[in-house]
Amino acid sequence: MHQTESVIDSLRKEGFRITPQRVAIVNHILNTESHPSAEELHAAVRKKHPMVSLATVYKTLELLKKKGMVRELDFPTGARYDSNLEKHVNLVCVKCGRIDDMDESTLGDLESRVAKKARYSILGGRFELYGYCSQCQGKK
Amino acid sequence: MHQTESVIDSLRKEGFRITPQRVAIVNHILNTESHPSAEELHAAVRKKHPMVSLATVYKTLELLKKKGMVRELDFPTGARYDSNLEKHVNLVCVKCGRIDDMDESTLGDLESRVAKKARYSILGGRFELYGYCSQCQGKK
DNA sequence: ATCTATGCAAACATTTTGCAGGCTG
DNA sequence: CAGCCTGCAAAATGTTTGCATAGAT
Repeated sequence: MHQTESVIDSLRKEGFRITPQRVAIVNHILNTESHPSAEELHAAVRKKHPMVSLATVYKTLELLKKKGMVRELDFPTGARYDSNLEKHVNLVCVKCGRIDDMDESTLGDLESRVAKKARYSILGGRFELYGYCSQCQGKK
Repeated sequence: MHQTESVIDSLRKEGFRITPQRVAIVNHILNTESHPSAEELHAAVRKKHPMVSLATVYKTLELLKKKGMVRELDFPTGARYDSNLEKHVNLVCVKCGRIDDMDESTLGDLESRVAKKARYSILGGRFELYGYCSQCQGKK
């Protein structure tokens, strides 16, 4: 709830203007478990702040991405946005569409092993597994 | 070079028609190390077969995806296609854009650990790491 | 001869951009 | 009050679809 404050503060410190739109968007993306698309985020933000355009949502997401405050996940159905900045594994249910997270420890030392083997210096990663979640198993 | 034959054969056996376009597209995607976009694939195929439309490339890719012969990777810049069907890790160089593969063994038992923990039945996955490849390090 | 696959163009969906006016700092 | 930010609409991508015809079986 108040991590919104700290994100807003750091934007302010960098000289970006703090508008009601930005506050609303930041607040929503930080406080949702789901991984909303731009449209979904727009719709959600509009419930409280009808005066937010989709273009502004995109522009704000772009800003937050550059600042490393949200990450973009590209799916065949379009981009989704995620504020969980720690490395994690996304579990995507192909039946109901829910996306679950698992924390970083799940990955073990994968990153360092790969970096060494391939001689890459790693900046970030994306890990997804597709399947049926516990509730959707059996009802294919 | 002749895995093209076996893919074509299995399409033939399933009753799909074998057109020069399909052969050309299958041949290209199986015999490239790169992970081409639909446009790139179209351009490449056209060099030998000028009579191939982009729509046909998309339709053929759709067919091959359904048959499990290629996989689609969705990047912010658009979809890319990959014929390496074994599970593997994609290494994306953020500087020069090259995409390298690492084989499945890199993943260890990640999948089974996750499946157990989250009670998902896993169908497939996607693993990517972003960073600087060995040639691009230092020249940021 | 049959019926699928192709090619074209139009339709679509998503994301980006240009610009005039409004609001933050 | 200077200039960044917004909202609108138009534009730019990337992908899909409908339909008439060519072509594989």
